[in-house]
Amino acid sequence: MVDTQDTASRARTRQAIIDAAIAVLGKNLSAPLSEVATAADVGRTTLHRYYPERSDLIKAIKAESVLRLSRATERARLAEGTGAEALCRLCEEYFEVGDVLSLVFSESQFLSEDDWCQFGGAEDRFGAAVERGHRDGSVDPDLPASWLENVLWSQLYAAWSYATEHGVSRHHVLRLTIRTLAGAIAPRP
Amino acid sequence: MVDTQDTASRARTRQAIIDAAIAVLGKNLSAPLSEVATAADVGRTTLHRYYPERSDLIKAIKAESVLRLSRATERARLAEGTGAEALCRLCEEYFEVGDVLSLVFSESQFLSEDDWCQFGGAEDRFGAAVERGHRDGSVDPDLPASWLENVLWSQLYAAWSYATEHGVSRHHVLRLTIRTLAGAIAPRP
DNA sequence: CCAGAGTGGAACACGATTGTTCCAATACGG
DNA sequence: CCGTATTGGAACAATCGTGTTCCACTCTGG
Repeated sequence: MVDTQDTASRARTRQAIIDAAIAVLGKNLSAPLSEVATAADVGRTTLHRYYPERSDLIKAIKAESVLRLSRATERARLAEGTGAEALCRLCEEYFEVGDVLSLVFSESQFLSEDDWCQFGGAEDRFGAAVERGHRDGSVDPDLPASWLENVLWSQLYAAWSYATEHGVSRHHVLRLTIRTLAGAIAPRP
Repeated sequence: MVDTQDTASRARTRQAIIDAAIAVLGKNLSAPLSEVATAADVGRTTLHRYYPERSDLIKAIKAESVLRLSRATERARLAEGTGAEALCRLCEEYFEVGDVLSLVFSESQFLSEDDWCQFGGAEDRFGAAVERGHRDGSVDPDLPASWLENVLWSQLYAAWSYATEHGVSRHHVLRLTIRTLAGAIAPRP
């Protein structure tokens, strides 16, 4: 991207802004830019120097979010193992992207249809894993892929906020999440 | 409340404003008041006549939300049947409050700790139902009440947005939700 | 040491939202 | 039918977030 022309110093500042923006705007997408600047520990002037308009900043954190989610999807190796195992791995990996979860899930306005498509067929691979799960008996055939996608996201978001609000160990919360998800998708006995 | 002094006409207008506010602010808590007025089919002037400041309107929909949730909790009869049955009933009843779900869940700033407490021990009865479920074997003992509360809310919110966005029958979505929840809370085989 | 990169603060104009006032039009009850 | 209750619109000031400009300060590398 444009980062190519950034010196080391500018790259660090840019990253600090992006991280702060994901954290602050994840909690409230209409938070004033001054809050983002404060969180990033930079002046409002500097923020405007890197991202002239609010929409530029939004575009940037959108790109960053998609990037992190893509990498997480990659790491989950959705094509391996049973369908249920693949979904649990995906859950584990997505849990690691942290603040991005709030951004993508709670602000439903954030990622448009187009953004999701551009986020490169993760949806397809997800659907394929669910299909496989339906066939190999590890995923309840009554639950369609679109529903499970919904469940997974809400579960993740709930887990993340539970961890941050209750101040519980993330590792512990992740175990609870996997346990809950596994039970939710398993076929009826 | 103040409604005591309202004529029939004023009561109707007041209710229209509250309903519109829950719908509009549920999607975006920082939406301009003009949007609320439009949705309520009322002039902005009228809105200000009923609720002079934004904070007054917020307070009102907060009270209304707590009221609807309390009634729903009542209807769920948490003390009857197995723990799991009680939780599923609660899920069904909460699903009916609709737009309030977005308001309470997605805007985490909305209900403060104090508001929750004032919402009268629903938390306690919920905890009791979970406890009972742990003992009668209908709820996995590894899942604490606070976690299940989290799961229930996120599941409900996901279900509600799924229904409104995908344009699916609410009844169908509710069945999926109950099915998913039941699986999630059941003890491991 | 010095030039330039990088930064932060102050000040400004602009637009949007808020909250207020006043007045005319309409609906409703007695 | 008349008078009051209720409403909507227009116009206004005040506030807040945004985006811009300008200037002074602090680093850092040559």
